[in-house]
Amino acid sequence: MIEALIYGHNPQVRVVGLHTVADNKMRIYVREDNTVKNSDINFYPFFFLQNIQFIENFKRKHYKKKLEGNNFFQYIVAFEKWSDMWECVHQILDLYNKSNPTQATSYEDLPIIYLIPDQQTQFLIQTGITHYKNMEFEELHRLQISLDKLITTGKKSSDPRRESDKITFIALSDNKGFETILGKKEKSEKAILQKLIQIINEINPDIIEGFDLHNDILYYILTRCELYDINFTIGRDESIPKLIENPLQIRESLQNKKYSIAGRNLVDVINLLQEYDPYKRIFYNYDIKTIADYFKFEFKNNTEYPSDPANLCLEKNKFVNHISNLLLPSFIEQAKIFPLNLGKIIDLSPSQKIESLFVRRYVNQKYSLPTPQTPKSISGGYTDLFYIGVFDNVYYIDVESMYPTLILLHNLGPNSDNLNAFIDSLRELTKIRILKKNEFLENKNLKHLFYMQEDFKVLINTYYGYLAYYKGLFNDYEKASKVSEMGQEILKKIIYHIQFHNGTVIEVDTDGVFFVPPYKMESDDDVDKLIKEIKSYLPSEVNLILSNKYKKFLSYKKKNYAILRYDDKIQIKGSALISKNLEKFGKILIQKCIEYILKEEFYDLHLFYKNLHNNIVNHRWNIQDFIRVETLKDPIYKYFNDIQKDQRNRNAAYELAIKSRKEFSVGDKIAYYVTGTNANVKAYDNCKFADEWDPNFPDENTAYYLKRLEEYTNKFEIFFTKEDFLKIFSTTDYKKESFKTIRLLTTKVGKDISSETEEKDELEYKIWLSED
DNA sequence: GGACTCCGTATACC
DNA sequence: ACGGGTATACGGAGTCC
Repeated sequence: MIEALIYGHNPQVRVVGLHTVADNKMRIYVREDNTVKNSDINFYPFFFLQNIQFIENFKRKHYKKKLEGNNFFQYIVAFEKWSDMWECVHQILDLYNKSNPTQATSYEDLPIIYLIPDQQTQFLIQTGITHYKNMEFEELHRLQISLDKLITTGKKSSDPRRESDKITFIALSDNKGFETILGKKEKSEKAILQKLIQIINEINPDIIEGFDLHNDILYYILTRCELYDINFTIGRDESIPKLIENPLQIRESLQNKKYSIAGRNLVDVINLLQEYDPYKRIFYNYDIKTIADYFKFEFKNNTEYPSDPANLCLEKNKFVNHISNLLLPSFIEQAKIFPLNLGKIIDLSPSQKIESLFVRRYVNQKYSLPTPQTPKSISGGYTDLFYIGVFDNVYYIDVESMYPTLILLHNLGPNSDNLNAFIDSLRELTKIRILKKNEFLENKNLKHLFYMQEDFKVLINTYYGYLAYYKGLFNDYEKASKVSEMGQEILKKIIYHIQFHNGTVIEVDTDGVFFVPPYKMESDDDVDKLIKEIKSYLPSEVNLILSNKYKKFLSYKKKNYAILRYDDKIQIKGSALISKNLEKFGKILIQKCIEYILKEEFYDLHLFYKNLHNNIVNHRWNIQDFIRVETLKDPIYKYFNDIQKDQRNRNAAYELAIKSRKEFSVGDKIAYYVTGTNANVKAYDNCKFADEWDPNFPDENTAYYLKRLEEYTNKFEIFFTKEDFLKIFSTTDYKKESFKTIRLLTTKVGKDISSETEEKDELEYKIWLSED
């Protein structure tokens, strides 16, 4: 039962691919060592329906089933053919529009229907089949592909639509040691492409991998194939890749193409990296070198031909394989669970993934499905700041997976979930996560297990967000509020107990506390005892742990702080301190301020400031130091309309885009700087594109940038006495010795919880600290 | 011309 | 084209004195 909830109710193992063969048939490919066999399985396209009257007059063959329970969608309707299903939808649409003032234009507007628009997902939900069951990652046959292309002289990049551009080499490799470079023997681009088709079919991979696979590699190959009238038949049914009509738009870039290949799955390493959430900043531009460094991959130059493009191409494949070995196993593991193909496992949000589990169970149990509650805002986590300043010997303790723990502890699943899919699956996914985490802890060389348990952690944490997800079928705002309220109570209890023991709580956020232990309790052992003491007042399921200990902690504002670790590395958190929109000079200035303050090197800070100030005044800097880069989030016409209707302020990036009369679209980045002479100019009226700046005739607004400089340094005013602050951030020369007396200030900003809380009877404290 | 508030947008934390 | 709330920063517009 639980097994079926998590892994699906179908015993079929080792499925490595799917495609439809007819309106009601799905072909599945099953790998047995080196061979792949296929078989066809019927399926019946379906949707959920609220009221059966809507299909009373539908003529084509269909099956309807009254479902158990009292949830909103009372019926499931199934069809022989995909096309019949859509015909029925259109009939319902017409009927609905006749009796309803608000006109629906597609099934998505029909509140009385719940329909999954994707055949493979429907098939997997209905049959209970999932991919890759009983398979190890290594058993999958994965092919990597990279291109080397010719660029017409004078052009920025290669364009497959330009006839003078072309593919020069294609590197192919797989996870079983195969390696080849097409274009060495092949004399023409056409020959390369033909050979490519032949090899892919011979290898018959389950997965094709590449860096920028969809928008670059496949798009390029397909465009060139068109030129030569070649059919790029690499599907398992000898079909060509299909462009998916409505690919999920992934964050920043909106013109994403997405292909599918019959019977195989495609893995674009860029998508794997996008999913890799916490470190997104590092891969901001998906610069391949940055990523390689981060994942410790070294591009090897062929010693004979250091910059041989063919060899570089092969190296790129190795890079793809390297990233894939680290990040893909997590998604393969998830594909064993969720009724979704690999592409969807990678692209869909965690909320949509966990919902697919619930829906599968409800379909399987023939149980009525709820509809989302009307959106309502709920309370969130508790955040507070008690001190501003710099502190030594700071500990961070936090509750591991607090929200999921509370959900399980108090059974806070959705009210509508009569089959208990929410709680049951959360419990099981938690078990899987712990299992993977322990496996990793046993052998830390198995890095892929680290990423895997991180991804499962994200899935588990999603359960809370899902309760308040406005599109979640099983959302339950009341339960979501309950969870966060209980979380607040737990955090406040922790704070209370630290303060009660005269510890200094500096700042808290949701489930974690930064604090300085009480005087004379500063050893790790003592802190462990303190944690144990606090734990005795919390439910035993709530796992409060000592996460970290820091040499120094700079507290600035809520959610904004910096830490100095014991290895002397600095980490900065919070948009007020590290926002990526700042000019480069500002970013570096803030970093230096934090570094020098944490290390108490005030004279060096003074020198740094003086030097920077000087450089600005004398234009001794580069355009890169002071440009701002903004991404156009809205189409120009929308911006323009909003301005006309007074619904939005003017913005320099958009104004420049309009003034230039060039084509700009959503996702484009605009780099600009501010001109003029007055520090208070309106940026949108006084700006130029970055490439208009001429170092020989610098026309940036020095007064404006000096004002910016002042704004940045003012952030640090609160850490010093007035005199000290003015001395450090001045252009006057001072003697080094005079900085030795400077002391950092701390400011108390929040009231202790213990002083606010009235004495509670339960709070009787035993003295646990030994006398010595 | 400040000081102040309000608003929309952007970014970050957990 | 979509998990949530809590938070800060910034630019600009409007208001008051």
